[in-house]
Amino acid sequence: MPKVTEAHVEARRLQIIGATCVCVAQKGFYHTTMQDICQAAGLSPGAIYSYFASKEAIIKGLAEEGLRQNQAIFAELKGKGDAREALSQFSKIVFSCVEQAEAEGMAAPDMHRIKVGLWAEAIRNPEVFELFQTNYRTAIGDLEEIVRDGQERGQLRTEVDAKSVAQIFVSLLEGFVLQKALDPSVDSTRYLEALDAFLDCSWQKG
Amino acid sequence: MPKVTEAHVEARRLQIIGATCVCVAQKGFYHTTMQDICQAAGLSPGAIYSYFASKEAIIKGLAEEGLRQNQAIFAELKGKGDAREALSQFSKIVFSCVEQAEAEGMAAPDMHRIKVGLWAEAIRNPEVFELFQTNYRTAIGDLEEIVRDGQERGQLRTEVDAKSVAQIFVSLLEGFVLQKALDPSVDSTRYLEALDAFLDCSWQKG
DNA sequence: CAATAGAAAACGATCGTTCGTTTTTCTGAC
DNA sequence: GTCAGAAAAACGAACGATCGTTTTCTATTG
Repeated sequence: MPKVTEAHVEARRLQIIGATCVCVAQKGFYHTTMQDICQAAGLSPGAIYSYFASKEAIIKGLAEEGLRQNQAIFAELKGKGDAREALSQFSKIVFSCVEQAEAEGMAAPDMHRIKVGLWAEAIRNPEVFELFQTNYRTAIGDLEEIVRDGQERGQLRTEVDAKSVAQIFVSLLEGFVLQKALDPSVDSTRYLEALDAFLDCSWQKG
Repeated sequence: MPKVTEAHVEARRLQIIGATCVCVAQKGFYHTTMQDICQAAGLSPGAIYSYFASKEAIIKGLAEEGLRQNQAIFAELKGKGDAREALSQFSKIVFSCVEQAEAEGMAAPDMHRIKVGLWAEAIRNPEVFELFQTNYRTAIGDLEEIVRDGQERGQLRTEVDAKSVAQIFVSLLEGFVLQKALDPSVDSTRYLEALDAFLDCSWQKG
């Protein structure tokens, strides 16, 4: 088996990360053992350790993968020219993200539970912490830019400064994730519709 | 040392929980060992195990203590007769909660980090999960009641139903906690001022 | 003296990780 | 086309460390 393609390595890494996701959603990082991951991935410990240096490296890889998807969402949001349009579509993007996860065979609540677990991991693991910190800062920076544009063009209210609006934005997104994780009976569609209407009330000028 | 008062037992329990808070804020639940807790509390393993049956029992006790404080906040909020007043004071209550924690010698960011850790713990530990679930539901129920009153009295907009507004409320609160935990450089005062102004725009009728 | 809180050493279990072995796959000579 | 042979990937038993917990012993109080 000499010469393995780089694509194969990446596929294996994603396979391991995917298996870890399944375990973590059920048991959290603490209680998922390497054996759990091995079993879920259908690989032996030795195999896994040739793709990741340690359990923490897998967690970091999982975080990176999640943040990559997150950045893609914000890039899409930034692409919109019209600020008002971009912001009002915020909730729809969140929703499509959930749908996408479901389409990939991962239950949506699972995604939320994993995300909450990653937040907690970021608290202790400096590498994951930095990952999240830079991710948040760029995300808020992107949103801030959109909001400022909208304010300067007279599309959005100016009572609240752009950066704070961006932070509130993020709160509304992550708050939903948390609520859905801690209470799966929360109605996603209803929440997001309400969020949309709420944002209309808050931002549209006049 | 026979016959210890019940107050003494409760004091010891709080001492252990307090020590656990210090450790958990730094290392998360996973990586704080019983030895860490012993050292922080100045107690031996045997002593701790005569107040808590297990490490998980300590975590559950910590969660209960945190939620108790949370419920006190919402009770205070519910006490306000005027809905508009109650809601506009929302941010101030959050802020006073942070100040109170600092007054008790606990750094405010620590409180946020612990809370994030508890969210993750709730994902896996059924007892903690139920604790959070019932807490969230009653909190949202309380808020919903306040909002509905305000809407019926014509004080608040009716574009969004009361329950959804309550959920959005909670998102704004917990979203702040998360952002502060993942990025301590976030300006609490500025965020909460902005939140106040934002809520004014969103809810006040007319 | 009796009783119990607390200390401290030690235990069993388990976890992440390693490493020697086996299996698989590609290469190249015939 | 076939078949050794090499090289890498995967396996899986085993290891060392560590953690939560227990148990035994000590000190102190009424």
